[in-house]
Amino acid sequence: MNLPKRPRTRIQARNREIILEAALDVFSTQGFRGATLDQIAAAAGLSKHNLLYYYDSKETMHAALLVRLLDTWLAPLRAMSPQGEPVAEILRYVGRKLEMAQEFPRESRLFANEILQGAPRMEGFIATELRALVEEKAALVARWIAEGRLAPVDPRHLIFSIWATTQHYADFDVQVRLVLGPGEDPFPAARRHLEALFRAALTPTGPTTDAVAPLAGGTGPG
Amino acid sequence: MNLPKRPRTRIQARNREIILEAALDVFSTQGFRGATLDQIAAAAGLSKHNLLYYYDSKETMHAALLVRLLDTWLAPLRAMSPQGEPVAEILRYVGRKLEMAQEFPRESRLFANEILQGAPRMEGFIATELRALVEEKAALVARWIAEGRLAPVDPRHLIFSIWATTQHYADFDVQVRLVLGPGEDPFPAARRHLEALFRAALTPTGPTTDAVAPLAGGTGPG
DNA sequence: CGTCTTTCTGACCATTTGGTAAAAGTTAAG
DNA sequence: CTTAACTTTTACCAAATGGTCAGAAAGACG
Repeated sequence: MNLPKRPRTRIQARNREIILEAALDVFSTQGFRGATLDQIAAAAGLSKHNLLYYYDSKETMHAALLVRLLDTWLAPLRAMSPQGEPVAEILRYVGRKLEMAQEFPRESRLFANEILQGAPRMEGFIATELRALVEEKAALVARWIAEGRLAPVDPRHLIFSIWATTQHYADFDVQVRLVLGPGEDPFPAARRHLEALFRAALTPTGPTTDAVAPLAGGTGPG
Repeated sequence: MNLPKRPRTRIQARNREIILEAALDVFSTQGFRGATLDQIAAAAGLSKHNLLYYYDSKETMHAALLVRLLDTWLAPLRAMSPQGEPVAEILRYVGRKLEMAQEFPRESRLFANEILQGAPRMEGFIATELRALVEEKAALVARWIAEGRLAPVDPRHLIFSIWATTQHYADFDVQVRLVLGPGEDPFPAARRHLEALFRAALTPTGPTTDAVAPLAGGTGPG
């Protein structure tokens, strides 16, 4: 009938892509409620009715964006591996997240908008998939700490801090640039700063210099 | 005429307050465009027409909220003083910001929404007042570092990190609670975690262990 | 009590917005 | 060239939304 679900033609694939691109622009800055089909249509260079030919509704468009987002959003955290050296592994995660903030700021803002609105369309995902992933990686961090290869930190709040600091450069990009002044690229300095910040907090030899000897016997002072 | 600007009666003061309260609820979760007068009216328990008696327009309401917000928003950063001990001073700032995230999450979200939308109503403020304040405090931090009383950090990005990590607990409250699981209050752990995080990054004795001996009267174990 | 001001409501409105239905135009296979 | 599927436009629409205006209610006050 009206809506072939899978793209069968080039035109279809192309226009769906164009529409999602435009929708991302608008949704990410206006939020779901604030965005209008007319704005998206204008951004896509198509007529409003044409959008509705490719996507049943505003909701459908938004949902399509979220699906695509979650697809890649968790990749960096998933990539945190038990194999590597703990500090390096976490710093690599920070670096990847920052790169994503730089490369996909709109996606980050789309996510932020969704959470600010109370996560009505993502509660399920967050409470299950995301939560499980955090739990898994937090356990890994906890293990590293127990082994003395990482300074003691709250694993889950460490993850929150990484999310917060890196996504800040996407979500609050305007503010960051206005505060730094025109023409200054925030990212190189951000990269150095965040690496130093988390390295300092994570390097085991630092703050509490005891009980770090790779055990084999009791941990406490005899 | 229709609009006595300054509240002259109790009813007026009271209703204006009720309306702003309700508007804060709605604007902070829906953003400016996403919010409707009907929603605000419902939240306030007044009729839409009644709102428009007290505030000329939706814009006026929003503007009133922003003014009030900025009034108190910068207080914590302003309070960072050259007098105190550097690390303690910054940690106190972190603590205050986190308290604000806990006490005034809606205000934080209102601000976040505004920035996400490209800060159309606050560019001026950010580029002038906020920027100047950050510049001032960054200079203070830089001085502390030069004096060896603080580990070397990028002062402005340090401030960004503090904003990001503390406001995260307001703006992403839903996510934080869903990830942590029901019934767990994020704030006590957040407080401990952030203090440790920034202490580690700021304490001069840490990473680069030189030129830090607490001169004149050491605080270390005697 | 009667008047004046402040507060609130009901009727109304233009515009915007998300969405339908159907016709018209386009493409591509047979 | 025909025909059938795909794409786009035209014409509508109901509901929502921000806002106006006149009048009614309710206080305040001499």
